Amino acid sequence: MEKTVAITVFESLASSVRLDVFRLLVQHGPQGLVAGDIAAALELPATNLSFHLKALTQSGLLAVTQEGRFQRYRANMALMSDLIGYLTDECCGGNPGACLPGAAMAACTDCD
Amino acid sequence: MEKTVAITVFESLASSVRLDVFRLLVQHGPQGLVAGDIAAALELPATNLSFHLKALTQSGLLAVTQEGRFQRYRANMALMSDLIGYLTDECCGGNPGACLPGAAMAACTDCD
DNA sequence: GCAATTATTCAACTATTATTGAATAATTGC
DNA sequence: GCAATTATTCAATAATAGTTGAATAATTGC
Repeated sequence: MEKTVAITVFESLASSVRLDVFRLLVQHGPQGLVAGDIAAALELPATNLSFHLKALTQSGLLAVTQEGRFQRYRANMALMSDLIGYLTDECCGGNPGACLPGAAMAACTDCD
Repeated sequence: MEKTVAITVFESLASSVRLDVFRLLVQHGPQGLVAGDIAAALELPATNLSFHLKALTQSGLLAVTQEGRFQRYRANMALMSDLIGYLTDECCGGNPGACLPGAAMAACTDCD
């Protein structure tokens, strides 16, 4: 992952609203949610949500598809995976074992 | 990790200058670097670097200790580890296998 | 076609963040 | 003690991000 992409993704996650949106969509898996459902779940004005959905989509964290008059948003797990890869590569001294956390370490007999 | 902490860390990483500073300090390991060396390495005005070092320290990503008239900064790998844990927990649907990236997966026979 | 629905864009405003140079505080070596 | 060094804080400014309500675009069902 390029540094500029990583920064854009960090910017996306550095907002309470956007982090809530992304986590909500992760929970809803491949089915995702339409914009109105996100607004209802998070109790956000549609116009404000649109602003944040745009940022999330432009960063690549969300994918959007049109369904009639609805816009369906889904979390892009591959980019999240790339981001974690960037963090372990660039921010753990290239040594995953130095940074991989509890859950991953527990499942990972070769990481210690 | 609390959501508010995660957001603060993302804010810290969402800046080219701060990301450069953090990566530089990761490379220098436990020895870290004093502020002047960071400024020299990244060719930043001292006053601007100070601003970003403060943000990084307040987020917990850096630890600072005084050495005479020098301030020595070190990367906090534990917090980075916690952050990756937060991402795998909150943003991978609680399923590390869905998000753990190449390097980690390769070293990890139980993660597939 | 037309009213209702869904969601975005636009313009205005507010708030926050980043950068710079000058001033300040703390430490060292003479 | 005093000049030199290191690094921060402060004040001013520039730049960016977030929020809101009104207007717009696209789609659906009658």
